[in-house]
Amino acid sequence: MLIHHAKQSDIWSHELSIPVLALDVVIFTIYKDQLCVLLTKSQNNCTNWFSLPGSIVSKWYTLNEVFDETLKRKTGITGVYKEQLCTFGDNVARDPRGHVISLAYYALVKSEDFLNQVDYTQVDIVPIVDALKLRLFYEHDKILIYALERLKGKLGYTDIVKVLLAEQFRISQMQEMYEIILGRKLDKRNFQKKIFSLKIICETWKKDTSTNRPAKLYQFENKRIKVIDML
Amino acid sequence: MLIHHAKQSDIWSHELSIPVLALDVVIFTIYKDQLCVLLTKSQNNCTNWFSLPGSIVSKWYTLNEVFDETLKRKTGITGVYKEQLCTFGDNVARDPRGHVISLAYYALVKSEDFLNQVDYTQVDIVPIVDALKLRLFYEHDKILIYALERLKGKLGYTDIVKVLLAEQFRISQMQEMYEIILGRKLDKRNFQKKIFSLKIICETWKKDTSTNRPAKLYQFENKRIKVIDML
DNA sequence: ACAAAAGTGTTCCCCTTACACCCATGT
DNA sequence: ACATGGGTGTAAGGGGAACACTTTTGT
Repeated sequence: MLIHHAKQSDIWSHELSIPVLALDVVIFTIYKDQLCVLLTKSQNNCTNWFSLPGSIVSKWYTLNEVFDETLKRKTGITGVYKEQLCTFGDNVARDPRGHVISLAYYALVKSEDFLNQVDYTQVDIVPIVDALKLRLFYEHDKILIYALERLKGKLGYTDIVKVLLAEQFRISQMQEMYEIILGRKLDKRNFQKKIFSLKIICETWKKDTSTNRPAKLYQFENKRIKVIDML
Repeated sequence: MLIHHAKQSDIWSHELSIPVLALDVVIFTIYKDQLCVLLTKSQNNCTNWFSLPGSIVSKWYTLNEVFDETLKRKTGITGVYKEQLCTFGDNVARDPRGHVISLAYYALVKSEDFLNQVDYTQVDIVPIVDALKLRLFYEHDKILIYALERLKGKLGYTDIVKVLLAEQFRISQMQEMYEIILGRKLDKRNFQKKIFSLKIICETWKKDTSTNRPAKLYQFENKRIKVIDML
């Protein structure tokens, strides 16, 4: 854990006149056709309490490094799509150890990339609908709500959905991703018309024969995330 | 200055294992029909160098308190519209004194509320088009560009423009605010049609006789900032 | 009279939405 | 044969963009 780079004693020292900065991550993934988040479990007199994975930002580490380290520690992977959300610092007493300001990120990862590397004694994969009902440590409830809104918004004006799809995919799989994250059904014909008109995906001339009627496989024209009116 | 709440010696100490958090503010205002920002001047071997107004976040102060203090110090006013932008922390060496992470806000203020309270030896009011060409200290160039984009975006889906207008105003004054900030002309008829259809402003039945042909005066239905499709 | 800004409607186009049936394959 | 998901087109409505002339006042 990053916190070891710092001397614990001085981080929480009463002498120290500046607050500690923590970096907390909402790790989103699609698991069993549901939008889920990774939560850290803490045992607290026999009941589970949850919080978001996070690290203290130590001196001379960039935020990207701290993010990578946090994600790696919980999932074993790096190089995922991430976005900074915002900084929560108006509840100075939220952490009993001292004044902590929390910088929130979200990450978007494919569950198949990390599922077998997770230590399930430390981490739970929780459907977002359930996570939103939990009381989380610190102000992590707020962060979760905010992260979900941002993710939904981002789907509408960028092609980030590509980070959740395989290299090649059925158009219906792409639509499913939208439906799962947005939490509502979309019209099949209108969806296809829109996506094709954007010219962001192209046919591969291969077929996916895993369903009954074989389906065309598509791939994105390029890997870079584009800002573009999707919905 | 807030920095005095902290012991300078330990903030910049090499022993200290956490970075310092600074809060920097892009203070936007309309001045002489131009969108401007307030920049702090520093004398550096006979040439002016500029940076954004900012403060170190001291322990046990909320971000709101630090923001208020920073704004008050530069403009003498409080209680303005503000929005958090983002946190810059990937250039660990940007400040020669040590590792500083910068949390950026922007503020939107009426110039007539503070013009006579500014100490012009410390602060300049700079048109945004000029400010964008300046080389600012730290990563403040980036913050400026980002702040402007966010402000423009926000005009399109909220009624924040109300914080820049007088209690009562001509519809053309409202349009001018949009044109100044967006940096482009809008169609008069389409603008009015849109604004009236939103039912966010109402007639006051007063006239502004300061122009040639007297104009109707309007006011906003309420003071709360609304999320609403404006443009 | 002239200058300056206020006030006011219509048309066109595009994008969104709603909606239903046939097709290719596996079992 | 039947079940499953794939594939396809059209019509109606709403919102945005383009566009010019008359009115009211001050000078």
